[in-house]
Amino acid sequence: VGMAELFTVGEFSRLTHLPIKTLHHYHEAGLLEPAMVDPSTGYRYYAPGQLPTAQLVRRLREVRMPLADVRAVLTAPDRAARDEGIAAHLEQLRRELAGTASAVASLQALLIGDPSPGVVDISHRDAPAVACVELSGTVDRDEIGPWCAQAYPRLYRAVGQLGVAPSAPGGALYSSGWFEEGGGTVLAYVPVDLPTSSVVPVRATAEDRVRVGTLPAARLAVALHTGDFADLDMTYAQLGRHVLDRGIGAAGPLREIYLITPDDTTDPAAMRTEVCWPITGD
Amino acid sequence: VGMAELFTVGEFSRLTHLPIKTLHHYHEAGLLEPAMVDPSTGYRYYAPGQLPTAQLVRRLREVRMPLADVRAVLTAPDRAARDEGIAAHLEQLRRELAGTASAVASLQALLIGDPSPGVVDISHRDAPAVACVELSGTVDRDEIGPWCAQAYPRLYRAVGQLGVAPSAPGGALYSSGWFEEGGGTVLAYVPVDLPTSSVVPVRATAEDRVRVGTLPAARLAVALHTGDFADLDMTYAQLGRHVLDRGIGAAGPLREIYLITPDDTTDPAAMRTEVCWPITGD
DNA sequence: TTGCTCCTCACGTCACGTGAGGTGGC
DNA sequence: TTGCTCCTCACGTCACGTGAGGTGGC
Repeated sequence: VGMAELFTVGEFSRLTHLPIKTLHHYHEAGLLEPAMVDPSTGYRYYAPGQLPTAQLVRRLREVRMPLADVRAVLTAPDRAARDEGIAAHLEQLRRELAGTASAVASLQALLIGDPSPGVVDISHRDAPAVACVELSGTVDRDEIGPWCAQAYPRLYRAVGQLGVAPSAPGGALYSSGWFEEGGGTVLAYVPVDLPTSSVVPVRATAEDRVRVGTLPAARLAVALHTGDFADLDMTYAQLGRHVLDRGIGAAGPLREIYLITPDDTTDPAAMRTEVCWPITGD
Repeated sequence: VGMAELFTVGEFSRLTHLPIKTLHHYHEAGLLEPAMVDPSTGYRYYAPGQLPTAQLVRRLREVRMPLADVRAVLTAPDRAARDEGIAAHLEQLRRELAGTASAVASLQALLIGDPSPGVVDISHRDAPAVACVELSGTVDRDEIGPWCAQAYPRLYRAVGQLGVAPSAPGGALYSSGWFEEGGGTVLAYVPVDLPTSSVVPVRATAEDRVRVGTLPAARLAVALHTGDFADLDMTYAQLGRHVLDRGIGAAGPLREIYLITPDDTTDPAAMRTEVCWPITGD
């Protein structure tokens, strides 16, 4: 079992195109441990059989998979589990790239100066309490897209199972503090036509379970946002200024109502979202 | 000048969708400083006029522009300079996404198990010293693509100006240590037909200047790589094993020769690169 | 002896995020 | 007085990168 069978870090680095410092890091992180470490010198030696693993790690890192996930892939019990972990990450990457694409579009619109950045009409209205199916979760800012993508299908399926029809477009409540802290609790809901008497009592704050509940009444300042979600901040800025200038802001969650979503159209410009800011009772 | 004109961090956060902690960070980094800071409480207050700036910053960060570059955009002397900074970043982003796309393809090929990962033919040959135009630089691993993209056009232009023709395909020398340290000095070259006597003496190691020089002779083990650059490590692994197994490795830079490049074909599978490992004189 | 490759620490970087402990106005 | 929003500091995170100081075999 001569040294000819093993590679030094420098050799392994040239063979895999992974920098030595990165190999050190992967060793320390338990991701890619040398086949042998000389106990007296501390020299790392890698086996030829580790080359495919190193190549896989390099490719997974190139698509920005976190080290913890890479480790999970490497220690997957079987090939199916491994491929599933990779597929899940590629799906997330796909969404990330879609997000980048719309951010680029948004940036270019901001620069080219979308003729007039569109002054938004703002109206006030009283939203009554309404029965709904709802789903709440603790969600980070950058995971809100995927979270909604799984939440609304579940909600609409639940509506179907209740044997009723949605009574209005779906929406979501963003806990006050959601934007300030870059995430927090979100409540996605779909209003349904149920007499209030038949409403099942709200089961505490069970996360990740669809439940029947009552959307609280609120007085709201409402702006209609036209276009991609990436530009929602433009509408929030106008709506928020309107409310703050008049000193009519009230406590409570911000609310969005999804009138025309990516499920309804492939053209971002056709999307419509109502943005609602809680205000005092006038 | 009442408070009605200014926003607290919390308000500004909701208006811009930038988390408070991020606003703190941008303040500290001098990127987006509050219009006013209450000297007694330390409270930050933002002016309505800062909303467009904040929106721009948010969009630039969404496309992963480094904070230093964002700062440069914000302090650009005029609109042209600003737009140029943004355009440069978008171009870099485009290349990054292209890289990700080819990394995904490479990963999938690795998994689906590209029937046989192609055993590569390896030959030995003596490469004689040859006159060339050359350009050296200190380049990081992840900047090698863009660096080459500007290097070779300059080299071929220089060849034209010398009134000669390239005598062989262009290539590059990667200083020993380049892969081990994740970057270092690279020398891109294009061989030319000049009698050795007419060769202008090499002007030291002037970086970033095209110069006439002599490519050193070397004995090389050579493997022909077929396909995308993203898969070069597969060929390096086979070539390196061949050399290390036989104990014939010699000191000196690794060499790549670009036979068919993205400039010659749009099909990655048609690309051809010779990978050369220095070996002893047999 | 000189170079070369390897080693270990400790600290730096980038862009924030977390959390403790405390203040100030309604 | 209770909540709420705001503050500062110090430290954590992620995936390495930098650099000092030192070892070991040809």
